[in-house]
Amino acid sequence: MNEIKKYIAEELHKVLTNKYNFEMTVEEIVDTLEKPKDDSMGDIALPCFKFAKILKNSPINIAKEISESLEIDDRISKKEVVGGYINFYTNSEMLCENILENIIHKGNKYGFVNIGNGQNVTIDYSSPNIAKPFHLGHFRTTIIGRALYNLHNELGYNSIGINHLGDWGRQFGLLIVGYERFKDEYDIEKDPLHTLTDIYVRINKLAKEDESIFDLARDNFKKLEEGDKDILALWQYFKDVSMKEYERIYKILGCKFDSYNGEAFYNDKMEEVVKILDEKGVLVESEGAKVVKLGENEPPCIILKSNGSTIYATRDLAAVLYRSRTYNYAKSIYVTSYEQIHHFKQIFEVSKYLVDEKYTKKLVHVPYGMVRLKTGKMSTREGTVIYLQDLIEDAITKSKKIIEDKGAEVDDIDLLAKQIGVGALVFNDLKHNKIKDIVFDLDEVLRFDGETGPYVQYTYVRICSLLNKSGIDVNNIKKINYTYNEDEIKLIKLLDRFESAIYESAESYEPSILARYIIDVASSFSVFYNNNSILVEDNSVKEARLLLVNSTGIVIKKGLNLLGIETPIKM
RNA sequence: GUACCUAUAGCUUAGCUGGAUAAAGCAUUUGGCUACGAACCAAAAGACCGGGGGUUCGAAUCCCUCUAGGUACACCA
Repeated sequence: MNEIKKYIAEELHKVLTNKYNFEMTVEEIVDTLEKPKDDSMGDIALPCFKFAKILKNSPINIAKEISESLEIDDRISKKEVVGGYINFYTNSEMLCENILENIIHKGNKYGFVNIGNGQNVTIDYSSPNIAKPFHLGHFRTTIIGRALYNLHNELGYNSIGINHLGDWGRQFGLLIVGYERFKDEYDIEKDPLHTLTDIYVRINKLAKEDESIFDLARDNFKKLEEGDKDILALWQYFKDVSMKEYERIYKILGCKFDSYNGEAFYNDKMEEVVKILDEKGVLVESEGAKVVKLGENEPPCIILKSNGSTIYATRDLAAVLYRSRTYNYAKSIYVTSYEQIHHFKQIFEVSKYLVDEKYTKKLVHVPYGMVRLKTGKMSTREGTVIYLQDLIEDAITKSKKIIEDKGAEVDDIDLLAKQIGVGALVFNDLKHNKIKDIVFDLDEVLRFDGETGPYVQYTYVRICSLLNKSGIDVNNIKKINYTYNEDEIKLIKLLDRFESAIYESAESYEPSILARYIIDVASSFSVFYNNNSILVEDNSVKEARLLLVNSTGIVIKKGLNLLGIETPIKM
């Protein structure tokens, strides 16, 4: 479609230049061309309103004049002036054939566009704080981050997933105090993360009454920083049991990371940051702390606290420095909730003193909305936190029940229940604009009808079933003469937009664009499927339609996989 | 107090680089399985696009302002 658009723009360019002496580049005309609201109004439209003022004529007359002077070949079957628009109807027979041939030819490579040339893109996502269980809040960064990871690979970049673990900070000092005091009262191995959280909450409460506990905690963290063997071993233990739990969840979700370098990793790399900032003369003292001043009325970015120790901003700056050197990134993406917008604004600002402009320009913060409950914010203290493992279990249980009710015959019902249940959760999260807050509603999340993950998976299953029952190897179908009908043309044109859906989704860091596109494809396929029989038709019709079915399958499978959703072939 | 984000049908949302009649899903009412999988499809009904100004031939979309909700703003991460 893009080629045709360009062709029309070129022809329009000739008319505009020769007839009106109107200065407008071909690219500008391409941008002006739009898609009509309704398919019945053609495929490409030129609104003529903006010419009206300059040419001192009515848009309708201009549209007529341009249209009459325009000479176009048989790639366009019809052109029509409606209101102030010229509507172009593409020769759908030619177009459809080209689109389907392209998809079948590329197979599961369809959708790949090499923009990145193998350059590295780092994506910092998930990044839980160890010794705490995964809850709903971590789900979004994990799912959005993973989608961006896949999308950038699809654009020819080399994605590097970084799990910037929250494995450092004075809370570990406090946790160690609690652990040593209470460990005998718990069976930690049974459920390490919840137990450690309990211990942490308990010691925290106690510390508020007894100042000396904070002193012990500070002491522990100091020892940790200095590499005290016993303390370090405890910290490592917390980290190990945490990682074991996280890996279990990541495995269910299908997430992988290329690096787990978290905050602790930067422990010995912050000195250099301080040194560079100091040498550049931007590190100044303020209220006892060492800070970098930003704007006039902006609060400064704290680099060293008044007691001389580092802070999370220091670690994030060390990470920018490290990543620019290690990965020479073309983009460096951070996926966190919008609570951290201000923080990253500061980090990006200060990093100008640390790394070359080509790196600071490519720092991207991707903020997303928060998950809240109907009753308000999640709170550990009030016991209103929803843990991811519970939610996943609910989703799997429910999908298993539905599978059983429907009497599906599948080999591994547990695997299928996982694919569908988790797919529903992930899709539900990704189909909305990421910036909006989500009010968590278990019934809504576990809905399987309408615009949901299971709906799209179900569409894919029907496609597989058709291809399977046809007994024809689709790859052996030769070119066929067939005139596609309305349902088919609509679907084919939609399939043609796959690459641009991927591109827009990645470039705007908005997986929902791809998610909504996949819904459109599935919905359009369902209409076609309901209105047209396939397997009982004569060979030529059957083969033509199977080509379309197969192409749709390629797009849906690839699309869902990019979002991190599995595609079962039976359900 | 300052800055940023959000507001579209009963509910959940899409559309936001301005363009033709504001588009879906859920819920409601109705129709379609002796056709390839009904987790589907079709139809009906449902919207002063938060309020008010402005810019424009044209505004859900851009600007101003007000309202409501959220978030952040110095040693937590």
